[in-house]
Amino acid sequence: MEITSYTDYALRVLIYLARSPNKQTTITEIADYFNISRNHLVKIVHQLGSKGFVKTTRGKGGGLVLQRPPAMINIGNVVRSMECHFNWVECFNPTQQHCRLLPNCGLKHLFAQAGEAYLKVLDSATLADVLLGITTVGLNSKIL
Amino acid sequence: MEITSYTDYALRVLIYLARSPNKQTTITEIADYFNISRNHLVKIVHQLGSKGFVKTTRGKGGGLVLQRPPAMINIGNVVRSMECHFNWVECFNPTQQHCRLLPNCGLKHLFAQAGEAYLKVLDSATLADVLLGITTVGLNSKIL
DNA sequence: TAAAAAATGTATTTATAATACACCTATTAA
DNA sequence: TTAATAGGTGTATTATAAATACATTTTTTA
Ligand code: SF4
Ligand code: SF4
Repeated sequence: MEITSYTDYALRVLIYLARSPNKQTTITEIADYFNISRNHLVKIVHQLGSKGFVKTTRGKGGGLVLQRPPAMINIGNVVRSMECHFNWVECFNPTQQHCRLLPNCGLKHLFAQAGEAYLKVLDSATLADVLLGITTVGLNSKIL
Repeated sequence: MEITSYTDYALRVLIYLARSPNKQTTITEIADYFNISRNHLVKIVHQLGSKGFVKTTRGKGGGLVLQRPPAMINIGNVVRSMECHFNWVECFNPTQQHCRLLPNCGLKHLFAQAGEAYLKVLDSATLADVLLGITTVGLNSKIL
């Protein structure tokens, strides 16, 4: 039970950018800092760009900047955008509908609720909260 | 983001057994019913036995029975016993402590809370709840 | 003593995430 | 106008873990 590094790396990028405001940051700089695959990061950054979390600029002098202030970037939203699926159990996958307990399985409902509770916690925090290391979530949510 | 089939199969076994009380049920019967690997199930059942959820009996006429009534079997407890880890993100793995945001990463705390919320929902239901297809969890928790 | 059933250990297969590689496109400044 | 820099795209490969298969052993009862 673990999130993909794809999603975690995306969050690391946002944290790095938030800590380096008012400048263009390159993918290479971030990949070096975290000692992770630059090629992998290129695709993650591209998706962060297409989802509107970062603004990417090509060419000399280009790089990345956050598209919104950290307090306007919701963590749950980022995770939902980056993680490729939330099939909590097999039967959540539309292409795997052969469990004999379908369609009326109490377990499935329970896992749906558990998954919602998980995402609800992520929804309660912004990038700004995470930067401050706030453990009681939501404290920084109302800041612009 | 998906639980292993190992854990889901374990839960299916418990549901199957709860629906077939007062008799020995064989692994082969359950594997056939769900159309899943018998070899895989053997190991799952063995672990269910060693964790005290089922009683296994070898030899002719043997098989499985629930060791406790369904209302005494907590789903969260089963999932915690069967799923091999809950490393919500990389840094939860004790052997992977090389992220540069350690040890003070607000994200890590947030994921810890999300994971707790997830498991808390599973903790709120018993096998008896699941059998009844109860969506408002915990209703059947106080039944012996 | 033969059949039935679970237990154990190892090996193989499969699925997918992660990474690597090659090449393309856009931008800037010398 | 050209070289350098930066992200974009598509495909191929590698690594890892989960799932499955296989072989053999142990236990129990009819
Ligand atoms: S047992 Fe229930 S939760 Fe698991 S795959 Fe089947 S229908 Fe889904
Ligand atoms: S970014 Fe934070 S949550 Fe992610 S691996 Fe690093 S320390 Fe853990």
